[in-house]
Amino acid sequence: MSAQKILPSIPRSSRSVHRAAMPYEPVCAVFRRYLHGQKLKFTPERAVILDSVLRREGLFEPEQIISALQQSGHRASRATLYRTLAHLQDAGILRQVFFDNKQAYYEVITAGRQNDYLICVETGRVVEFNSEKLRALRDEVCKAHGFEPLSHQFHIFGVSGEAGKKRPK
Amino acid sequence: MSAQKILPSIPRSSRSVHRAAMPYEPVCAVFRRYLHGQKLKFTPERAVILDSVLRREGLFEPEQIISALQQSGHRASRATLYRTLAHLQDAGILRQVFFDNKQAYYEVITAGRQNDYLICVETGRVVEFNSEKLRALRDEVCKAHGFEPLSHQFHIFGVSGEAGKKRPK
DNA sequence: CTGATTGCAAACACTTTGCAGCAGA
DNA sequence: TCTGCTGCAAAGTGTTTGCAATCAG
Repeated sequence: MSAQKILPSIPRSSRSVHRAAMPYEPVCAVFRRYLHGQKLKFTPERAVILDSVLRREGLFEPEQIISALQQSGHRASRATLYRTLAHLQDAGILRQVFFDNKQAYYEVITAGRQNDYLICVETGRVVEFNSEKLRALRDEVCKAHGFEPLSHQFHIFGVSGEAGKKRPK
Repeated sequence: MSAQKILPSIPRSSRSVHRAAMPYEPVCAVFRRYLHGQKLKFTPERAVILDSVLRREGLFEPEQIISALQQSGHRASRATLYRTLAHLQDAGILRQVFFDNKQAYYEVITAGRQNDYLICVETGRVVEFNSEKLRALRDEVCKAHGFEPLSHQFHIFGVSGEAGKKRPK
């Protein structure tokens, strides 16, 4: 609704500071405050979507939210879901982690979490990790190029040990 | 055509070894050899698309190839372009760098190039960089998790110096 | 009250696919 | 000759948008 699209894959949240204001505030309150600040309304649909989003572990797809809502008897249209996901990004609650050529993948922003992933191309297993060195390296590279870092994505594609052993060649 | 889709954003080329066989062989010959090995044909359309692809600098979008072909008087349908891009990936000549929710972005694989990017969220400027430290860090992380690294993506989002100065706040 | 929100369906944009005719090897 | 290839147009898919009715504040 507000953050302009400049380049692909840029998380809206990289430019948001709503969460930063009160890190330990319940997420729902953060959202209400964000909405209020934007003169938007806290509707039942938005509440239900936020609730469902917060129940996800790690990466999720929009479709997962839709089916979760259906199962719990709640309903919200796809249109509302997408509109709400955009607001949640602007509010600094969600980020888009990446896209494939079909859809977007999201995750809830958690303090201290970096979206650094090890992805096994054999099994599809995803391991999330944190690296202080990586952050340092990122800042170093930015400094060298006169950039102020906001966020990053680091995805390593490889073969996990178990999958490697099973590998044909 | 061959590489199966396991997880989003995984470059087909991460599993390809066609390029590795003869690193200094002209790319066109690599492609011909790949096609021959797969019992596929080297057609004028594929030749023209490969040529156009090799003229790109850095990232490009499929549509850029289409318009480049039109301008040079050559023609190839979108369908053929997409089919050829897939073959070029399987041949280890191209990789998909990333997607936004609309389209894919590609780049020619160059020896020694890492797809590490600094992306300015204000101006859209993209700076490509290489970091030996990053590769070392990658390998270290993989080792710690029992992974064998194949490739990676590292995208830093930030504000470039010039844009930063112009920033409203 | 009044402007924001919702659901629906249509619109979108990129990509894929079925098919009939064409053409490398 | 015999597969594989091409272009076209239609189909696909996730996401966005226009609109009239509805609702939160």
